[in-house]
Amino acid sequence: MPEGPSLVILKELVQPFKNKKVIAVGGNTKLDVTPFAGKKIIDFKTWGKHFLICFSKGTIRIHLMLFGSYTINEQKATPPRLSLAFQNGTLYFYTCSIKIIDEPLDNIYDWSADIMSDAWDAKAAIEKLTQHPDTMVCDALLMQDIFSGSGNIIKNEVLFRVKVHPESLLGNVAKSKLKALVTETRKYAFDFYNWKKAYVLRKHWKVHTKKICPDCERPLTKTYSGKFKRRSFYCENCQILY
DNA sequence: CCGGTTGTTCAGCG
DNA sequence: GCGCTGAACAACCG
Repeated sequence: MPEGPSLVILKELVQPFKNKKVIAVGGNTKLDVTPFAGKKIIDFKTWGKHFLICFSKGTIRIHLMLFGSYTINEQKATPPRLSLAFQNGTLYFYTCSIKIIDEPLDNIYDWSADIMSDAWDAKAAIEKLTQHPDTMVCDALLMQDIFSGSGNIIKNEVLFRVKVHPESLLGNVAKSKLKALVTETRKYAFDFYNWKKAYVLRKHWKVHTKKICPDCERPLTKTYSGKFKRRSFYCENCQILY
């Protein structure tokens, strides 16, 4: 489930519960979520991969990590980590990380770093990139303070789109190319969102989990690159190492 | 059917 | 205190 665009889809799906009172909370979370029973949800927000259930006093933060999932109105076989029951339905979260946030969200979240947000600030992202000259682009695309919501799929697909080798150092990449990287990340995130909604996301992968370059038809390289050692799929021929 | 993974945090170490 | 490594989490797909 987890990259940013998937969370925006989740936010849309739970709109029937906005401004609704939670009649019961459940689940096997160790956190004490009982104070939220009887309280009204005033908003659902997302920041990258964070799903935020906002009450007038406090917020429940859900992070689906790698294996997390959710259902609406129907339970899975496995016990939910958290469930929120409403008069008009129930929301279930499985195998996720949950935190309670007491501070105002604006104190913790830089909304302009969220690749799906209306507040997204491309200029600020470019500025942040120039501050990490020794970082590889493959790592940069996973840094949530720069590209909140970007994950490994977005990383691989964007690098192929802009024809940049994942192990290029930011300091070596021309400013115009950094701009293209930032623009394309935002653009791909929305393509991801639309394809995911239409259940055709996988079909549109050009390099992620693929074996052959769609452009030159040579074999793709698969390595665990950068500080984060996440899978990179790329074409040595088409993607330039800066 | 087993291996790998759309992610993050934390403990332990040098 | 820092950076690095590996573990933990625990579900689904191919």
